[in-house]
Order: sequence, then C-alpha cells, then structure tokens
Amino acid sequence: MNQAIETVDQGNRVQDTKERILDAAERLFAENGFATTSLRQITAEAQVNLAAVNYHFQNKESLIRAVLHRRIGPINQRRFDLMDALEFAAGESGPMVLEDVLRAFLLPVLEARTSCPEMRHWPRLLGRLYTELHGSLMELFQREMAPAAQRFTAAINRAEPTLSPEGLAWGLHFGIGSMAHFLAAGELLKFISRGIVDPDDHMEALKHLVAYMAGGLRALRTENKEAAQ
Amino acid sequence: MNQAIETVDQGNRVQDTKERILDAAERLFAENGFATTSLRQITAEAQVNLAAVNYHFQNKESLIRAVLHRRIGPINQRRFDLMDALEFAAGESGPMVLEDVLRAFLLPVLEARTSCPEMRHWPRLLGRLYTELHGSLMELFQREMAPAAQRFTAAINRAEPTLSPEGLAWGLHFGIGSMAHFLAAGELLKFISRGIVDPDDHMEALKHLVAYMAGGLRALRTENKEAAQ
DNA sequence: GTCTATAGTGGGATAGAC
DNA sequence: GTCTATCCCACTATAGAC
Repeated sequence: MNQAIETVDQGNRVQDTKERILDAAERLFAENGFATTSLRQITAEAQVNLAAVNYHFQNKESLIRAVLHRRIGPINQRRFDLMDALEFAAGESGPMVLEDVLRAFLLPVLEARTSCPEMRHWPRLLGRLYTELHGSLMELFQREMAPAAQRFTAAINRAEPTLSPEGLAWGLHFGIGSMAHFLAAGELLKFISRGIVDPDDHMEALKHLVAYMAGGLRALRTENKEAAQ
Repeated sequence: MNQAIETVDQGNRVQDTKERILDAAERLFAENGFATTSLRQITAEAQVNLAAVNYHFQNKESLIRAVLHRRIGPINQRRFDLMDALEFAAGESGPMVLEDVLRAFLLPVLEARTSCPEMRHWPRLLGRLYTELHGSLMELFQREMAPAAQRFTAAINRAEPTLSPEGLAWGLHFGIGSMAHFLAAGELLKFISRGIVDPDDHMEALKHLVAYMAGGLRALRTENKEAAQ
C-alpha cells in the first residue's frame, strides 16, 4: 500500500529469514555440535537460500555468536528476577538459603527445555558450548556471563559465609560441569543407571542437581576440609 | 645385518609409525577436538606420510577408536588395583569410606596428566569425549567402561547403603560431569575464580573433587531428600 | 533482499610406483 | 611398509543477475 507498510513487510520478512536461520542453527548446533554442522544443513533446515546466511551474518563464526547472544540475555534476566525475589524476601541481613540460590541459577536453564518452545535446544547447546568453543567465542561467552558469575558468587557467599573464595570457585565450576554434562549427555544417565532414571524429567533433574551441588559446596567449607581428606 | 635384526628393525619401525600417529592424534584430538582435527595435521605432527594413517588404521573413525582403546584399559586397570587394595583393607564386611572409593575412581585419570608423560593428554581427551562422540564411538566407549561403571556403582553402594539406585546414578553422572568439565575446560576456573585458583594443580583438584562428589552424593541419600527440597 | 552459479579451499581416501 | 600424486567430495564464501 504505502511506503510505511511496505517497509514493515520487508522488515518482517527479514526478521523471519534471520530468525529461521537462527532457529535452525540453534537446533543443529545443539544436536550435532558447532564444527560438524554445515551452513548447508542450516539453510536447508531453515528453508532459506544458502547465500542468505552470509548476507545476514557475515560468516559462520558470527552466526554462532548471534545464536549464543540471542539466548544469554533472557536466561540471565530470568536468573536475576529470581534472585531479586530471593533477596527481597531475605531482606538486608536475613538468611539466604544455598539451595534457593542454586535453584535460581539452574531453573532458567533447565526450564528452557520445556516451558518455552523456541528455547527448547538452548540447554543442550549450552552443554556443548563449554567444551567446543575456543578463542574469541569463548571470550564473548565469558563477557556476557560475567555479571551472572559475579552475582551468584556473591549470593553463594552470603548463604555459606564459611566457604572460602577458592572453595566457592571450585564448587561452582564443578556444578556447572554437572549441569553441562547432564544437558549435553543426558543419555549416559540411562546407561549408568541401567535404565531406571529418566533424563528427560527436568524437574527431577533440578531437584537432584540442586541437592547435589549444595551438598558438594558445603563439603568444601573450610571446617570440613580436614574431615574430607 | 642379518634377517632377524632386519625383521626386528622393521617391526620397530612399524610400531614406531603407528604409535607416533596415535600419540599425535591423541594430542591434537585433545587440543582441538575430533571433528576439527584433520588427518593432515596428525600426519604432519607425527612426521609420517599422509597415507600411513589409512594404511595402519582404515579411516579416521577407526583411528579415533584406536586412540581411545589404547588408554581405557590401563586407566581402568589402575582403578581396579586401587579398589583391590581398598577392598582387601576393608575385608569382607568392614566399612568402606566413600572418599576412598571416589579417589580410586578419579586418581588414575587426574594423575595421568602428570605421572606418565605419554598419557599427558588423556584427561583432556576424556573431557572432550563425553560431548563430542556420537553413535558407534559412544557405544565402544560405553562397552569398554561398563565393568568399571558396575564395580564403582557397587562400591559406592557399599560405602553409602542408604543411597538409592536412582540417587547413586544421578550423583555419579553429576560427578563425571564435574570431572569432565574440569579436564576439558579447566581454564574457565581462572575466569570464575578471578585468577585465585590454579587449574593445573592436579592434587588440589583431586582433593576438592573428591570432597565435592562425596558431599554431593551424601546429599542425595534418601533421608536427606526432604531436607534438600 | 534473494537467488544461482561458482570460485577457492581443504578435507578423506586411494592407486600405484618404489 | 612407505611415499607421491591425485581423485573426489563437501564445505565456506562470494560474485553477479534478478
């Protein structure tokens, strides 16, 4: 009709193409990894032209960057909302429960698989990310995760003040590893448990992961160090 | 000189070529991953001809298989030796300490990086393995790891009888994830700890990992389930 | 903005001389 | 068993018509 509407239409179609590429890339990267997924697979799945990916994103690395960037913000926003609620409930100097903090950290990732359809593949992608990314991509990820790392480190410290900075770092790292491994290789749970555990039950996973991380972190408190060794 | 020595020489050269390929492949797979490492890189590093890899191993997948197979046996043998000693010390019905069992599981992997030069890259490779392998390679790995999985499941159960089979499976899976993530992405620890933790101190890592896993597993005991949630 | 066609690269694998 | 040379394929990226 008029120019304004034409612009909007064009804009929507662009959005559509870009997002279809991002969706397809997210799914395939999650399923098969970054290195083994080709742009051809992505454009085929997204039902767009091969050249579109180079037009909208310059190259494969920038596409990976865009896929990651699109999700990190909302996930961390959800984490921060949950932490805001916790801190409001605890007040200035009230107690903070370690399990609650860990749940605020883990829930947004685990629920992504079920609650929000378009985030279905993020957890698995996150699982892959930690072992597959190198160089500039890893730096991007660290940069975007820094505020969350900082806030949760402080919150865990408030919940467990006797945990040393070193112990907290080890424990958080181990916990992220547990989460990532579960997200990327959940099928191994069927093997280890000989079929009695269902890796797709995310609320069960959350419950166990929260309990496990809390127990592990508490075991790293300084007063437990001699007992453990 | 004579035929016998010639044969030995030839035999050694063959051994040498095959092992040089395996060594180079192990290092490069560990460093850069399976998919992104090319046979050309491997043969260049091993200083052998490109065709040698296809002569001695049929193809890339078989080479990966051979790299994994070479290490799994000795690692698990060391684990079993440590478990033999533990079980001998505990006797028929004596107590078994969870931390000792976990140390028997983890030590052979962590010490590989330092004690035995030619095993230097195995830990990192193991870290990559869990998220990068698919299909037949994963099946090979599971098959070769099954005896260890079985024995350690039984030993943990003996140490912590109130741990349910489900809880044990979740906990073991989470612990393997912590280990794998530490091995594959130890540099992240520097980021998370803002530089105060050294990921290359393996004995420190072992101490923390044992304490963390033990604490995590104990938190999954049935009597703790309600307390945790 | 979208498409076709293709350049340019690097990979896995093999044939065949030595 | 080793090497050179090469085939063939898949990939990323781009040029240029529409």
